[in-house]
Amino acid sequence: MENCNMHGEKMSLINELAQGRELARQLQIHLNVPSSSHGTRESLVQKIIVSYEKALSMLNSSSPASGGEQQLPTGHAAIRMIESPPPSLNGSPHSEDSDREFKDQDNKESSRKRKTLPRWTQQIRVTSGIGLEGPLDDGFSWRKYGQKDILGAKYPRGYYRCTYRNAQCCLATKQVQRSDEDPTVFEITYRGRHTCTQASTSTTSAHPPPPPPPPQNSMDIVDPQQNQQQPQDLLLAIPQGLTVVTEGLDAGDQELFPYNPLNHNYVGNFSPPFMGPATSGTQYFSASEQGFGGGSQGFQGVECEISEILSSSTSATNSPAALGFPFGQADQNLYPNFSFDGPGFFSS
DNA sequence: TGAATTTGACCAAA
DNA sequence: TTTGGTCAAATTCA
Repeated sequence: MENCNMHGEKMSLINELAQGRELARQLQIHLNVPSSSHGTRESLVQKIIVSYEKALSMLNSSSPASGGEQQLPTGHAAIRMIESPPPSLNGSPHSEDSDREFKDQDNKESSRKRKTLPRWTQQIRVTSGIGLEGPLDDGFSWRKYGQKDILGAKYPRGYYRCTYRNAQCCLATKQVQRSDEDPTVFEITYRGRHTCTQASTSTTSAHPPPPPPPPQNSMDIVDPQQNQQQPQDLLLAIPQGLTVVTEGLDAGDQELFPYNPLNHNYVGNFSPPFMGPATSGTQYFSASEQGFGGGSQGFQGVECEISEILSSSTSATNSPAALGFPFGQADQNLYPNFSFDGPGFFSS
């Protein structure tokens, strides 16, 4: 857990700074777009300020004379995270998330706090009835820790976290919810990034640690083979030949971070959501087995190094594009979290 | 018998 | 006050 803590501090700070940079870039983009509203620009400026203030306060509180705890490395155990700024400040969800998360760890007692980690959502449509036998494996081991009825939703939402959460301090979690409108569509929201090694190793040597999937992309996996199966079954049966449709995700986030340069760096050609008009974004990727397995090593390497940062920083912003995910190229890594694991989710 | 899931309760955010 | 997210005891599964 120490790792987590130290990680947390560092990450928080990095996240804030990264976010600030990101916001500045966004602002830059907006400045070049005549159509961009004043309000939007102003909002960005505000966010930038808030972001930097947070970063500064982190530095002040952790590095000071106190001597010791550097927010950075090494660890010590729990250094208390700085309190997150008042929510009112708009804080970017994103940074708050990370902070919170780590804070939770520090004060484990407060683990029940609602987290808002970086997250990205994928919508998956399962139309086929493929092998029900095996749940689609995204390369990670997930453990269901809860299920809840969501207001306004017909179906309950399932909560999963990495099996290695404790063992490796992997904070990745995901939520799976079936669409009310279209039962064949499942919305999977991932949070945090996998930091565990076992997961990737165990499942597939080929699956490297996953970078957070492209945030804001929603995907539909459609099995060519049609099918009338029950959604639940479908879930379990997500096929190997998949067609993934990505669409813009969180509207809110998108607005703010329609485009995330960071991602670009890693993913060369993922098309950012903002490229298209609002709806534009739907993209179809072919995700066959191979697809997932592929591998962009280069990307992966980089990814590994920054993944953490990205996960938190981008996620918060959710700039999904960011990690772009090269689905097409198929990199499991890139798209690791793609699974429902689960028998548990709908089964009961 | 150990691991995973279920489910009601708790708690913090909104 | 409501709602979403997490915990943890009980239960089920392998």
